[in-house]
Amino acid sequence: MAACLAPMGLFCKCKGGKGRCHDRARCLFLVPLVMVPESGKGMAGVTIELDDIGEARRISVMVPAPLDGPLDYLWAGDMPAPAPGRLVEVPLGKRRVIGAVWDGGRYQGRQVALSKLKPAIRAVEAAPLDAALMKLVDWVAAYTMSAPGMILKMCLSVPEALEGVPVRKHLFWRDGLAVPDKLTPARKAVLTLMADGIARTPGEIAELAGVSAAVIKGLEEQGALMAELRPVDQPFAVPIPKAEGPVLGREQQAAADAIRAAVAEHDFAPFLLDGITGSGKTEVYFEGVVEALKDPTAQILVLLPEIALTAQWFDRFASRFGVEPVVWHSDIGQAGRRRAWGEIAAGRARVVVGARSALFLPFRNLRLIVVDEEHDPSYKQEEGVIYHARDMAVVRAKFEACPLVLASATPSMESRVNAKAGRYSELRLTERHGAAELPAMRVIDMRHEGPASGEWIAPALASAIEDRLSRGEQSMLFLNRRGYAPLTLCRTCGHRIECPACSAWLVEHRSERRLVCHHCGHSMRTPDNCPECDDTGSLVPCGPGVERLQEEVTARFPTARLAVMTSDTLTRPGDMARMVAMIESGALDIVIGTQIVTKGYHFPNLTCVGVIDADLGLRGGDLRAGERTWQQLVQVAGRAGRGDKPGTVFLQSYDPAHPVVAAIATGDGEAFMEAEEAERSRFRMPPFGRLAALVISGPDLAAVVETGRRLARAAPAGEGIHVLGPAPAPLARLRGLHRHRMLVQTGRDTLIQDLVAGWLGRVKPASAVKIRVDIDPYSFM
DNA sequence: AGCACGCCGACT
DNA sequence: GTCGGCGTGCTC
Repeated sequence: MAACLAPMGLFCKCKGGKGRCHDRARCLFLVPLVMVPESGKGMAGVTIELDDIGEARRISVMVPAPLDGPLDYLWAGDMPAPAPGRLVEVPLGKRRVIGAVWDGGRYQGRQVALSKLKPAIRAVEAAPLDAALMKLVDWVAAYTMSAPGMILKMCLSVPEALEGVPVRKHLFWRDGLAVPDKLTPARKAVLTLMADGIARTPGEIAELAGVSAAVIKGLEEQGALMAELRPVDQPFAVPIPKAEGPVLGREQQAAADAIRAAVAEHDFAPFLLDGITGSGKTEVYFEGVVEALKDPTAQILVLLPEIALTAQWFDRFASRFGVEPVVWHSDIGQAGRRRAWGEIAAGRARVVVGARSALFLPFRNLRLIVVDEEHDPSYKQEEGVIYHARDMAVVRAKFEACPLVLASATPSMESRVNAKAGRYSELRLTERHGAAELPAMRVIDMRHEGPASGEWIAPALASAIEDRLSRGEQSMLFLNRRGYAPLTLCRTCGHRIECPACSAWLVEHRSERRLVCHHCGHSMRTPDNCPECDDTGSLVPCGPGVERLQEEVTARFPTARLAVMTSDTLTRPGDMARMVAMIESGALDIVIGTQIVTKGYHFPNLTCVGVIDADLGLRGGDLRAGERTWQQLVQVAGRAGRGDKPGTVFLQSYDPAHPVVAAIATGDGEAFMEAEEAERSRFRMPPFGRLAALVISGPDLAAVVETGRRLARAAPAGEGIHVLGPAPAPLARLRGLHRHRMLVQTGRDTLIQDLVAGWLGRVKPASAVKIRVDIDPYSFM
């Protein structure tokens, strides 16, 4: 890499080399010198000092709390002071926490006198964090303007894993052990069972032999069974690539070769794997995994959006590598987390596939990172620490000196611009796999060929579904709206039923007879009378949700076998897999789904896709609305015609001339993104400029507005700096908090973090008002 | 983030 | 008179 690198495609102009980069906060070229903007708290400094007061030594410890930097503790006694990265337990206020020994840095600038330090409690057995991960923590904290302790917390998300290796007593029998003096029937049953020599826990023995715990205890005490402590967590099976990989097409082979070569190089090398849906991107990056696995200690991380972590993906992995990958996501359970974390930290877990939080796992020897569906907006974490996992993955790959593959059928603008500028190597796949052809596109102009009022399926789409039913093929209807109707309106007084805590309509969920807020979860029984005017029978549902669509499909096609797939209908683990299996086996004719169905599935007999409201994502002022809608529509369209039968995609639109809809219809995504890029460039929007949002929130509207005024008065000014707002956020009230937003836009060469830090330093928020910073925000006002 | 302290309303 | 609400401040 000859240029310096920053996330979001924001590269500074320095070429690295001997010159000092002016963009110290982001320039990864100066890796060892990564500095926190402004005050220079960073990696410099000495961690452990021998002091003249006895044997006590000072150590800096980063604790999982929102503090600016590490705190100092005493390390007393004979044990050598723990090295940076080592996990230690320390007192923090009234509690005890586990933190990591850190390199230097002073919390709030000054050093606390040695005599005032509290002693650390102990070193924790678990594997230490390595230098690359510590650098990542500092870097992400500086970039996102959040406390490094909170980033560290994401790395240490498994308290159970930090308490050393959990063990459990196992008992076994072998030749030569004592024979019990009284061979009762119960004892005989146990010894018969245990004659195979397999070690079992006392509980298992009791269960299998049908005896009580007392019998087993007795045998152990007599020396008839041997006890042994075994780790609770067993290592994961090692993936072994099949000798014969899949047959790759010419383009696939070239892409795979490039990735393999980079993996063998052991250096940072970012790739954009840009392949149309069905072109076999997964097989291509699997070849990179195969290459990396040649090193018996190498680890590989594959990031997927949460909803793309599917049985279908695991099956593909298993058929290439013989075993399931190690999985990491929000609900793998406590035991699963402990086992995965421990095995990853020990360097034994080889291939890990996970959602965005997997980025902060303590790998020992990371040799390849893949970010699949890199355009997916769910990589942006919007709560707590606000970060974009794709961008931070680029940073981690740089620190780990390993290749990175960003894969997508619809690359994000950031990655596209980076590839164009040569900062990423672009690998393109333009051919669909096997016999599959791209589906035909048909736009239905809802203004002229729409359905009757109260219906949502246009005649042209309805007859296409009818046709598929008669041919025994499948149809899918896509509507990204859960529930029955997004709005309930009183015909008498015009009242719209809103959430009491958010500025949002309550969505009717008819099957539950409730109105639900999709933002905070508030719900109420669907009232019979209008809550405002108390008129009876005057409430009417407005607009469609998937439940209402289901009603219409049932009425039109009463014999069709129908299923609705949303996060409401697929709640238990395995529900999704069962549903996918039903579609694959042909047990369903029509599937209605939200975005949950758009990810990566492959249904050969699905030949008709209907997008009920193609313009849905375009409403509301969002910088990336066009790009995102385009991506989503391409993904949905990609579900059709993946077998040898051609598919057709119907787009119902009220605005067929809209560039997004037109781009999908003509298949000219390139022209659309080109126009979008020109637009962003013209207005200096990311990735051609930098953007930060301030979210001002509090329970009292007047205090929020007042804080906004203060911010506006103290706003930074200068060449190329634009400040917008304050203005009510898109959801002006959320969970009872009023929210206003401000936006700063700067050129690419401005240190926007420093600018914002200085700005916040000049403003004191009103009582109970919080100001949160969102660097690289997704929603535009 | 937790956790305690502190200052104003309704209770055994 | 206390119990307890959550606003504010601190953590080596």
